[in-house]
Amino acid sequence: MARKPKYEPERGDARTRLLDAARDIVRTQGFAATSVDQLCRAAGVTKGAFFHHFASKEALGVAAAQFWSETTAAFFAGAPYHQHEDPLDRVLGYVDFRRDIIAGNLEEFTCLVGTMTQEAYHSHPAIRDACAASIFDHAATLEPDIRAALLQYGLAGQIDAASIANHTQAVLQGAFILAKAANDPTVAIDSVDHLKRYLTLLFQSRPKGGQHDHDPK
Amino acid sequence: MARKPKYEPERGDARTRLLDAARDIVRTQGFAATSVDQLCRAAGVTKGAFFHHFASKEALGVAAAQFWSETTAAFFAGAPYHQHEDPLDRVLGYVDFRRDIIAGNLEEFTCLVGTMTQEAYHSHPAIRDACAASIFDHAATLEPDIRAALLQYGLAGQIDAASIANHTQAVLQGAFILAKAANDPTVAIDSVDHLKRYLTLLFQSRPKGGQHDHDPK
DNA sequence: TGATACATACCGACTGGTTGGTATGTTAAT
DNA sequence: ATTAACATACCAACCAGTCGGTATGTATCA
Repeated sequence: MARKPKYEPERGDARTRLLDAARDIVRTQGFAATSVDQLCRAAGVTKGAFFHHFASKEALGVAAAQFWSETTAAFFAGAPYHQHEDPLDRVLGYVDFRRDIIAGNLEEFTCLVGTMTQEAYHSHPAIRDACAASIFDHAATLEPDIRAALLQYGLAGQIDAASIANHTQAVLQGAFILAKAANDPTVAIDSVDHLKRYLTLLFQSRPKGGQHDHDPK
Repeated sequence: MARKPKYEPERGDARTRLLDAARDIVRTQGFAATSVDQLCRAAGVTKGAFFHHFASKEALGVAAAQFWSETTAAFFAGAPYHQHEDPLDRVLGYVDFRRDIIAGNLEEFTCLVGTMTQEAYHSHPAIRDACAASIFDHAATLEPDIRAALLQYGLAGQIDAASIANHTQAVLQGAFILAKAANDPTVAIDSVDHLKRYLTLLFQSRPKGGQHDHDPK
């Protein structure tokens, strides 16, 4: 006679379920407006489970930012823009990719850590730092391609690759804010278009194959 | 015999004091994390005064966004960049001006309505709309100069002035987020520099004095 | 093999404090 | 005398966090 297990959802996934719920709810309501009870309800677990996995609500915020870092890193690592041979094509391909995923509901394509940063930067330094790591580590993944393109176009001495990488994230974060304010993704797409035009103009302004140390073949 | 007045702060300014407090506190903590009691304490008034002037906390959020619109509109109206004769100089002067006021503490130069938008866009449509009006009305003040510059450089048919105006706001909002995450205004300044370079490149790409209908003199 | 010991995962009632909001009283200007 | 502009007292709902307890997995040793 088969014994019915008491825990319907597989035991051991309460933490992940809470982090999934946090991603969805915090993106629509914000961190402060999201209660622990609400997260537990959405995750189908109890408060006991919550505080078993997270020492405090703030600790969940930190974990949610780290969870976001991990999942988005995997998502972008598998994106197609890496396959271009030319570095500039990879950079522009990234911008195109970001443009293409701006679709559907606001809470589906906007950024969790961008939202949390605004609420936590002063009151919850631990969350802020986790959000900063998520943003700037992602920006850092763009740096090699940007640096290679700058070198190829003879701009390496004048423009900082890291600064451009950060700027792409600033444009995206700002685009999300405008989209939320207007309640319309279109304005965000427009800004990403401007970002692409900036990069295009920037690399157009110098002839291709400028001074570069490494000569291919 | 002089009677000591019971109301030390001049009677009649409780509303303004609450809006000042909201501007300062919401910018550092966010809207949801700011309680009515905290606002009353900071403003030196009681809850009775609060709910006399505002029907709800949400109503205060709307009023704070409108208050922000009014004060910033006056601030930018008096800024020096309007005095340039050339439209493009006025546009670039605006960007320089925005760059120059990024200094000091984060809560002093970042944007109230950008912060509130993220928290309110889904849960408080009234606040979201007030924030949207603040952002896009400010962007609209840049449109005439941008439009004139586009016309002067023969770009009027290809690029939308309103879209560029909105993009400047997106860059600024995103720059603020990065500055908060990094806890350092420098990254924001870097992004504004990229914005200026974008506009410079954009208007460099076409010869000055392109087709324009209105002939001076 | 199975009993003991312990760790991990989770439950749900409970608590002290805080929340937004209300009801009513008081002051002062018109 | 009326009304706007406050203050005071209060409330029900909700908040993050605690706690005693249960179910399940695992390591150890006889």
